[in-house]
Amino acid sequence: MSKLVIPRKTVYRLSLYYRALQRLRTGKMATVSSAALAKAAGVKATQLRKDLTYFGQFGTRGLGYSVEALGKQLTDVLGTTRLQPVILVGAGNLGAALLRYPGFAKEGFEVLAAFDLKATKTRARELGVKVLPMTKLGEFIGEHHIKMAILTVPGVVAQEVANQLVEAGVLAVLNFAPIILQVPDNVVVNNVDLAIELENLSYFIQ
Amino acid sequence: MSKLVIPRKTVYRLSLYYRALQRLRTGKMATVSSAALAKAAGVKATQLRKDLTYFGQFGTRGLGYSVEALGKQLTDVLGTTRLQPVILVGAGNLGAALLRYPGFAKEGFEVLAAFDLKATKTRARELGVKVLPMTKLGEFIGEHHIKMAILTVPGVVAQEVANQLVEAGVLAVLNFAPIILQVPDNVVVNNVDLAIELENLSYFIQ
DNA sequence: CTGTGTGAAGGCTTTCACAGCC
DNA sequence: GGCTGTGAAAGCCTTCACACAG
Repeated sequence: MSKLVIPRKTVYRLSLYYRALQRLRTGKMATVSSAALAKAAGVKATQLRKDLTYFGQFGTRGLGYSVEALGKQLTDVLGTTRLQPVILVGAGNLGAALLRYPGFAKEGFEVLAAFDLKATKTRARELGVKVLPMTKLGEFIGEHHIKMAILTVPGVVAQEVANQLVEAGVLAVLNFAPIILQVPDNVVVNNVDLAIELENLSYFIQ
Repeated sequence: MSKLVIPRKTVYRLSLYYRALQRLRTGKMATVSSAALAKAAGVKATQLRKDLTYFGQFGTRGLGYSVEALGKQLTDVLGTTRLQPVILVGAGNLGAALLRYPGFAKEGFEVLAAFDLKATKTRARELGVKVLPMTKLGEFIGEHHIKMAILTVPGVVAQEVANQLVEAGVLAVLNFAPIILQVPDNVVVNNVDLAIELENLSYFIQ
């Protein structure tokens, strides 16, 4: 039962499976084979089956998995982790875009507020979310028990802002700044570096 | 010499090292130890040293690496892969933001044009880049020998657009749509799924 | 004594092969 | 016959331990 034994990469793929399943659900299919679901999720069938056995067995041999039941199992494992309130720090180009990006809300994350040096009402109206000055950061995190933050500030101030976030109680950071944040062990950071993704891609086309 | 033997993950980290080095270069340091550079890049020192030995040995025992020389080596390996022309398809919220994002240009990628169903001159002026209708996609790719594309269209049309890209000759796609693209073996896809990154983060804070 | 280079060991994931069930 | 569940094998990376150079 303990989540702790589920490998990191497996957890990541569980999200992929859940997504793929949702698409199938709208397609009215009652059942999926590991082969079909695996293809939709971009992995090998055996990998999917092994991943699922980390937390039980709910397939029917000869038939596949019940879309309904598997979906429920996945929400049980990932489910409690969704619907988290999140804040965004740094409402520049990228930050502003992410605020307008429907993908977060669609997957159950609500961005409660954005923080920026320039916090004006006009900006708030533009972005459709509360925009507060950086001075209110700690207070807001404490009051709303925020655990997750999206960090879209320039690289040069990222570490400093991260320190503030951690001090205020944030435990997870989705970091878009192109630097490695130094944080305590109990804080998790996922880095998204778009330039590096492009660079990496280009390497593999010779 | 052959790039082919450099592991995927190593290539990815080379970009991290290069970034970290650039920061040190502005700091006027002439030399770095593997320990210092590794910390800046968020990896273990032994890992960095092993990564570097895949394409030579240019450290000085007892001293460290020459910032200058190592930087040059890294550009030699990654360098030819930079300065690639790129197009962006889907100038919605996320796409528009990426066009304004200075990170790509800073790392040597020029976005030559954006493609969207709604291609107006006003839009082009707003975004600071040529915006063309989807009907011109294939032609443009062919004429400009484009090999890389950033895909920021809605999930439901992503596969269809990807097919067009591949057919026109694109070999690498940075995909932001939350689906797994089915492409031929000679085409590389890197997926960036922001909602999954958040979901994954939240799992690890219990 | 500091810090690199590297074979060997270790650990983690993925894949295989096939037994078992519908 | 079709498809899942899973121990065993293989593969891939990371880390260790230490020889070696400045």
